[in-house]
Amino acid sequence: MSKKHEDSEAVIAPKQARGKQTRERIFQAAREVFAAKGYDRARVSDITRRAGVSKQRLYAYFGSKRALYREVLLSVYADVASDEGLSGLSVCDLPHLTERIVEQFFRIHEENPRFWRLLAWENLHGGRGLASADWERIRGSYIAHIETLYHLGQDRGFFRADVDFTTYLLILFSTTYFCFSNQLTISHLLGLALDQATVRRHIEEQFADLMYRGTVVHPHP
Amino acid sequence: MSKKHEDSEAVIAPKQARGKQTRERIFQAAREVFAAKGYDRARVSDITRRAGVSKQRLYAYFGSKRALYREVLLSVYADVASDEGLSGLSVCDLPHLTERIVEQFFRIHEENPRFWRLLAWENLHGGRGLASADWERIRGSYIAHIETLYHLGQDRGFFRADVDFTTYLLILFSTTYFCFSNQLTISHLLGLALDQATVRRHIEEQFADLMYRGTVVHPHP
Amino acid sequence: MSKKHEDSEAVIAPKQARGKQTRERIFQAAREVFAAKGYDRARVSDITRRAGVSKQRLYAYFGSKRALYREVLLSVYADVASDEGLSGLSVCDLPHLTERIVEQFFRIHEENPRFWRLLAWENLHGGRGLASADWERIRGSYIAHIETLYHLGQDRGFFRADVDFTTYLLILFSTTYFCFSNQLTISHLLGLALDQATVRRHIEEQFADLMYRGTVVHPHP
Amino acid sequence: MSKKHEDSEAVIAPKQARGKQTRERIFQAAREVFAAKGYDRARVSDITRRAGVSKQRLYAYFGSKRALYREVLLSVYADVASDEGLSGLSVCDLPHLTERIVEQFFRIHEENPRFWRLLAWENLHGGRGLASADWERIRGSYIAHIETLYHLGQDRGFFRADVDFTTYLLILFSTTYFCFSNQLTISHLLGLALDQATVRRHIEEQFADLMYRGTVVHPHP
DNA sequence: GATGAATGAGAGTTCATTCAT
DNA sequence: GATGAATGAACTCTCATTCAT
Repeated sequence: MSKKHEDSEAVIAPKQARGKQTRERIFQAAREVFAAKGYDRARVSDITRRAGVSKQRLYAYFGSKRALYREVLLSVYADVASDEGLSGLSVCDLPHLTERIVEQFFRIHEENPRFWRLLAWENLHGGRGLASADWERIRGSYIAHIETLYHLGQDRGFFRADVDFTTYLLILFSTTYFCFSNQLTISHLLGLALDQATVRRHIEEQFADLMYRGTVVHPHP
Repeated sequence: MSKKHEDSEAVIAPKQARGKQTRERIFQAAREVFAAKGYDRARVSDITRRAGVSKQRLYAYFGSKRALYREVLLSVYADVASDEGLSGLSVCDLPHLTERIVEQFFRIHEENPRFWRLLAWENLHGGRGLASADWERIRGSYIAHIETLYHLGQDRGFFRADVDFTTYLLILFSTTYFCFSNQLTISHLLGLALDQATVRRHIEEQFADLMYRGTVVHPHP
Repeated sequence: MSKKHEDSEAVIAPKQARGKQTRERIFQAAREVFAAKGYDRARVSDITRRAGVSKQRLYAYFGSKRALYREVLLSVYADVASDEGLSGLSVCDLPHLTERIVEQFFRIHEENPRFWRLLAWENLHGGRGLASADWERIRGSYIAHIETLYHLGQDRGFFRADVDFTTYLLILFSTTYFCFSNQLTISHLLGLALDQATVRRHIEEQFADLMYRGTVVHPHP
Repeated sequence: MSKKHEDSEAVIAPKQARGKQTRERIFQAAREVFAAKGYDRARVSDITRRAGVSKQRLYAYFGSKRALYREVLLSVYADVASDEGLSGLSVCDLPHLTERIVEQFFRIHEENPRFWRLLAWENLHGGRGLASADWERIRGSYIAHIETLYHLGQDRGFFRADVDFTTYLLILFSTTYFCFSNQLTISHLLGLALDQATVRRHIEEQFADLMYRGTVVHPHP
């Protein structure tokens, strides 16, 4: 990383069980702390204290605060990207695809409460956390799968041909994300208690329906 | 953060013309710097250097970095809340209300590029930036106005009666917001260049249309 | 220096008398500490404590430990390079030039006890302290002057034509330098108390004489 | 430096063959690393990595970084002190003694490139590296031998009676030492590439000649 | 009203050294 | 005999903030 000392102590991988445990404890603590405070406000000592180890262990196993952050980001993204609920969708789901996806997205956010936070921090900071090679690894999996289904749906007349897949996905992404990321401001502005699951369920249903039928009263406009 | 002297030197308001100018210069610099870097990465010296004044002026007029940030937040919110494009919508717009609102939301984000950042920041920090009295002042104006229009629209058959206004607005909020707040991650994941206005125009049209008609091909409604 | 923060606080020059004094105090302290301990063992806090200021002042005025070291090096070299005893030598001194130079070199080392130490540290560390532009500025002055005299001396028959100036100067450099730089080891190996001025005076005379006439008993070899 | 447990675990000598090998590998690695980087920049982990052993072995066999350094120092000195080229000089060499010694000194420095570094380091640190008992062991051998030869040379008219042996030796020491110790600064100041053997050969010849005949043209001795 | 000078607390990081196996 | 795991103290450097003029 830095070239001050040509052969400074490199990042090492733990070889014994005890070391692996320690590394994992640091990693879990980092997930919590980074999600809670973001990169800048997270203190290395916050992480090590929570993990119950000395700072040096963090540096031995991860090299730097930044590198640790990168690893945390990758892992959280990977958790989401490898979600089986999404890759499990099939042709059978085509008639209710939107409903299913919204359902899964909501579930994913609920199960990974750190996800939106890390995304938000990353966007605020200009995305310096990941290299473009990292993005390659993350992207692929489920998005391509859904895209295939969507195009199939268009062919079979389930979806309008004039709506891009990216637009479609973008709406699903944004609405579900927003319900978590902007919970606070929304509760102030609209008085909507998005932190309660039942409220979210209601929204979820209306979302899917809106996406399906649109806002206008059919069929007479 | 540090509480050495709780109120050692109260914040003062400039009384002379020169002072008002200085205060304003600091304030404008702060808007730029906070929006560009976020609270944590913004340095007090970045702001004063950009404003061309000494740090002491900042502390004299605003008290602390945090307090200055709060003032910036309020002002950006106020700019948005008092936007005339939204409060200018009328009954005539009912047939294309969704289209108009999306249009205005996109414009507001484009004209206030700091807005989403400040919102994101606020949500990540649990909304400690503003007091609830501040929220009162912000909310009021345009939301109530749109709500009235929407209900009118429902009565007149322009909108479905079974879709809550909050859900409706939530979707419009989230999609437009997301296009800015998650530009970076989206460009990596979907390869969508949301930083270009023409791309956003395309999305905007499809959004409005989707909201209007829904995703499905309606052979028989 | 580092590009982490595009506009991090740059090195500033003190503008008021008080600031100039502080900068000077830090600088003098740095001369002492660097000479005594070398770059690596010198602690920034050693320097600031000795100067009676906070660390931040050092960074405000010099930017980094390394930059301060560089400035110290340059100043000590410059002190020596601008020595008037050497540049004051003239054609009149030609008959006893060697004697004069040795005399001046000894005096310079005595008056600048930090000189050899900094030279030694610098050589041990591979000379990373100065950029080649710095060396340009140091070299010029007195060496060129002596060289001119030497060549004049060769023309007029005071010096042998077959001895290079560089060799000549090298011997004068090395012998005088060594008496200071290796005082300690020499006192152990040869039992010579080179820390005493009278001992050095004796050596000095014999040096000049040796250089003048050589080691052999003339004229019969 | 740290004195937690004054002698918690005494230095041990390896008893098995494998242990001796390990100790030797550490020692050789230490010679390289200390010579290349100096005491301060040398990292214990540099040494153990190069030796291919764990740090604990180093501490078991040598006690501390400092103690290991001392042992390295002693060994390099011993190598030089026991040099056979010098103790092999005899009465036959008297007519060209200076030439021979200079030759040997240059060779010794070339064969022991760490020597000057260790000397320099020792002098800079006020000789805390070695105890006076250590010095006893080092000095003896070759210096006394050369001294005898020199005095014999004076008696037989090969050397001037008015030049002390210490002065004589000092010049030979210093010039040869300097060519290595100050290579870097000299190359910058005089543009002399002392790192090249051919350049050193040229200097060597002129040195010996200068010592022999002196600098002046002797029209009338 | 305005500035330059100054600082204390704390940031990330490194290193010689010891412990447990 | 040998290793990987672990640490505490110290390092260079930064930042929001206050003092003196």
